[in-house]
Amino acid sequence: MVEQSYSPEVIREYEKQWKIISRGAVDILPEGEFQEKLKKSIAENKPLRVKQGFDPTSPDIHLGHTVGIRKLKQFQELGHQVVLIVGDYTAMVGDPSGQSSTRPSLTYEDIMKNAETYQQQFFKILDKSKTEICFNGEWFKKMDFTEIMHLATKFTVARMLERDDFTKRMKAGTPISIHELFYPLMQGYDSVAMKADLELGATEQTFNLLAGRTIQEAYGVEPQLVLTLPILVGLDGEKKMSKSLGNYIGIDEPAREIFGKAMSIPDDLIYTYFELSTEISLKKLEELKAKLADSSVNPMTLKKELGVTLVDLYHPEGSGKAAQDEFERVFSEKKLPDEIPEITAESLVQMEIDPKKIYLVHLIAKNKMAKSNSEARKLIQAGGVSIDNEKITDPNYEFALSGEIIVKVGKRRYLKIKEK
RNA sequence: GGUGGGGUUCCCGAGUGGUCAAAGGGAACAGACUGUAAAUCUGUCGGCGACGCCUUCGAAGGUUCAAAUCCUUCCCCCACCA
Repeated sequence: MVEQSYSPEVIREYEKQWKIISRGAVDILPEGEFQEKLKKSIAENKPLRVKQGFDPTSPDIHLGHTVGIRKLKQFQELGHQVVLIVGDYTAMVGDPSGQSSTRPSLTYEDIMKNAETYQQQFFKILDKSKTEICFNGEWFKKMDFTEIMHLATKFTVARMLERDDFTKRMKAGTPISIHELFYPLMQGYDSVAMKADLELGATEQTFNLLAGRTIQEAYGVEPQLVLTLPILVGLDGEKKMSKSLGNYIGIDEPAREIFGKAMSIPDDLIYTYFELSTEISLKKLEELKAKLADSSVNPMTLKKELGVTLVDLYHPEGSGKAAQDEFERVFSEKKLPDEIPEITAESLVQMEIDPKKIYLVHLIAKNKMAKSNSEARKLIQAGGVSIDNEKITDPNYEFALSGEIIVKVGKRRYLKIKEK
């Protein structure tokens, strides 16, 4: 590639953009090409088309997804064109990336339902008016078999099997379905259809992203650049954040959930979460790093800051502080939360519970504070249940309702019962 | 297509006629400790108003007083060979 010379303004703007774009990025491939393209885009005032695809395989967007979405937002703020692909068709195939077994397939109906909520949630972060969004079913729906076979000629089995996840699965003897081999081809074809200049993805996506380049070239389109981002580790501090593992923070969750979950992460994730899932400045990140390193500040304090920051990103101003207050009241001071689900004697009757003779096991199970009567019984025996702060350990406990009582199950399930 | 090995409770994985609701580990949940962190220790971990009863070991049948374990058929997976 011929190095062009650019005006100082362009160079300055480029440097500014580069700093923002490369924050948190793992790889930018090929780097030289990227820098050149970015400069050119600035000089010619032609925004880059930045693409990322999301398969609506679960109903919620969580912090893990936001790592990419935030990066997209940065591009958007720098004036580039963000292109979102909702992978309705790719979702049916199931991305084999990072998988140790074939994903269960979802019905198209489920997928579309998820896609709906995805779209809403995307725009909690991105500017809708500046975002191009499309479903890849738009083009895949129309493909006939010859076209699909034609697409399949563009890639070899050997290259496909090079990838780590497949190699591992081959070795482990877990099955790989033919359709899974199509996933990278489909994702690559999305890039052809969208004429993407750049595609974002998590590091586990590297293969798919690079496959996109191959496919684009095969279709006579200029190959895209690739920017990879770290995989966000989940609340357990070990596995990647995912809905199915239950170690996630959903961006649609109530403030107190977001805050509480943030508080439950292991300490060494604090920095990562700030870096990848918030908007705090690079300078603040540096300060944070220093504080964590010299242990001058209790990590708990920083974690609370994280909680507040996260809540404020997805809820109205001030919600973060409120969530923190609530948290401190309930957990640090062991007082009652300010919102407790409430039922009355009347609703007890509807549940077929006699208010004059409440069988605690039923009360707990019927109010979904435990999965079954057995579980309720076990919780009681384990000392996890209290009424008005008094621990109840008799699994056959019965009582008559008088006035107002508060039942607590485990650490965080509360129920208030009133006579009327 | 042939041969051999498998499918066990959320996951991994023991169990080859009764002592099996099924070892062990992991996950999860609860308790203690704490910062709802980590680590650790303890308990629970199919359902049921419950020292008993009911349902579960790929599916359906069968043998037996008794089956996760034996037989038959079917479904699925893996390895090697072709």
